Formats: sequence, structure tokens, C-alpha cells
Amino acid sequence: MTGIVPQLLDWFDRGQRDLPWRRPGVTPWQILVSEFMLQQTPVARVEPAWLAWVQRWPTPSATAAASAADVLRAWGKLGYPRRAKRLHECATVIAAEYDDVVPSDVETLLTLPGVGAYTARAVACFAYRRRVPVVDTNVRRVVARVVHGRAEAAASSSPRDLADVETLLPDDELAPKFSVALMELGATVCTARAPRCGLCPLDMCAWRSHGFPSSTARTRRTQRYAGTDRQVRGRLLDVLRGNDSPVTRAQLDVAWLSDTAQRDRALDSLLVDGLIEQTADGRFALAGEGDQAVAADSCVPPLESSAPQANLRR
DNA sequence: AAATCGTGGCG
DNA sequence: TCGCCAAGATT
Repeated sequence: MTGIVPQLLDWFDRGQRDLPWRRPGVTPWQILVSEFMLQQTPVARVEPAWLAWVQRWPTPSATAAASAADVLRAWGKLGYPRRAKRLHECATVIAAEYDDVVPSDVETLLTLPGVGAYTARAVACFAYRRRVPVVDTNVRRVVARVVHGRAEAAASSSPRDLADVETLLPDDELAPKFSVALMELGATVCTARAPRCGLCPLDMCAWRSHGFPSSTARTRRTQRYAGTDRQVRGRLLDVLRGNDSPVTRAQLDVAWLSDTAQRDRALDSLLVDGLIEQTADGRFALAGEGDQAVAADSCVPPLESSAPQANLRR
């Protein structure tokens, strides 16, 4: 057997992971939910959250009917809670404007909240069997190695990435399976850290034939997570997720004692993002927690300045 | 267009 | 230990 397509498809048939969103009967909406959750979050952590989520809210309208607070709690600690809010908004738009049916074309999908280049194509391909290139971080890395002989993907360029994959993409019926298989290869064999080339099903790889040249990209050191605004936001949100009713400012303050200015900034940004809200008596809750809650800026008109402010009440 | 946005596991 | 990485989107 020769050629990347048959080798990849045969390998996929032999040993693909049994992921719940790949099983028969899973709806386009449920696939969309999985794609939201998988944005920057590992499969292992998504799996239990997805199973509980689709059982509780199987359709866009069911999701839209839930409160933002319930959605944020169900999201739990998957990270990047703005995704949960956008998923909720996405459900609302699909229920109201698309008769509870997830759009099937990339163009329309791209207009939905939280749906970008990857997710739009993933849904069109995996849920509707459209022959469109699906480019995620795995695909970019595999193509960089197998086709271009480089250790890492070049800086992201959508047109070039899409053209690269379009060249490899087989005919209509095979395209979706080819795309999952390409992602699967990147996720389990052609990995970023310690690639398991001994398990690779491909007999032609430019990276291997060039002697596995190492990356030439100079590394820009990444920001430490500890002590960042993101960590503070996470702590604050964790307090609110754990309380069914609004909490006092003092209850939030104990979540971050070292830098009060940073704590205020994080709290304000959560209000700006619409993830939390302040009640009329000055307490705090997850967005949409209850009727006693009021919008963050309902008492003061929005500022005209370019920097968004939530008009935090003391 | 580079920075921002959580969380946890692995090498 | 600690930096890197994980099915990205948004501004």
C-alpha cells in the first residue's frame, strides 16, 4: 500500500481512539459542543464534561433555555470560561435564527459567536460530511513534518495552511475520515514533544528523510501562569461557581490576598466579559444567577473611553 | 498582529 | 522543578 491517504486511513481503522463525539447518532450540535470544549483543552479532560453536558442539554434550544450561571457551572474547570459564555450565546442564535438547526456551511458557521476558522470547518466536515480542509494545531504540525520536512509548523497563515491540506484531501466520501485521521496522527503519534515515529504508518516523511532537523525558530519564553491576571480570574470565578447565591466582596477578597489592585482588575474584567454580575446590594454572582441580580452597568451609562470599564460599585 | 484568555499533566 | 503543551477565538 502506497500513498499517504490509504496508509493513514488504514491506520485509523485499526486503532482510532473511541471518543464519544465520534459515535453514531451524535448530532451536529453535540459535535459543535465538543469542538468548543476542545479549543485548547485536552481530550481527557473534555470527555466527562461533554458526556454530562449533552445529556443535560441535548439541543441548542435546551442550552439556550439554561441560565448563564448553570452553563458556567457545567463548564466547571475546563478553562477559558469565555468559551462557555460564547457557547451559550451560540445556542441562543441557532435556536432563534436557525430553527434549532446548526448551519452546515462554513460561511454561516463563521458568523456564530465563538466559532472561528477551525471550528467552522470541523463542524462542516465532521457533522455534515463536507469536503473542506480542517486545520488545527495537529494538522499543521503533521503537514510541516511530513510534507515540508520541518520540525514545527511555520507561523500560522490561514490561506497557506488551507492550501496545504486541500492538496492532500481525498475525494468526497473519504475527506472527513482523512481529516480526523490526520488530527489523530498528530495527537497520538506525530506529537509536539516526543514523537513516536516508530509507530508512524506513513512510509514517506520529509522530516525523517531529512534526518529530523530540529526547529530553527528561536524560542520566546512564555509567561509564567502563577501570579497572572488569568490565575486571579480563575480563583474568583471558582468562588462564584461554588456558591448558589451571591457572595460578598469579602468572600471574594480572600481568594487573592497578595495584590489587591490586581484583584480589582481581575474582578472588573470578569464583569466586562459578562461572566459575572453585581447585585443591587453590591454582592457578586455568576452572570444570570438570579432575578435579584442586575447587569454590571445598569446604573451607570457605559463610558465612552476606548478602555471598557464595568463601573464596579464599592 | 501580538497579547490575552484557565487548567492540569507530562517530560 | 518548571517550561511546554493541549481539536482556538477575539480584539
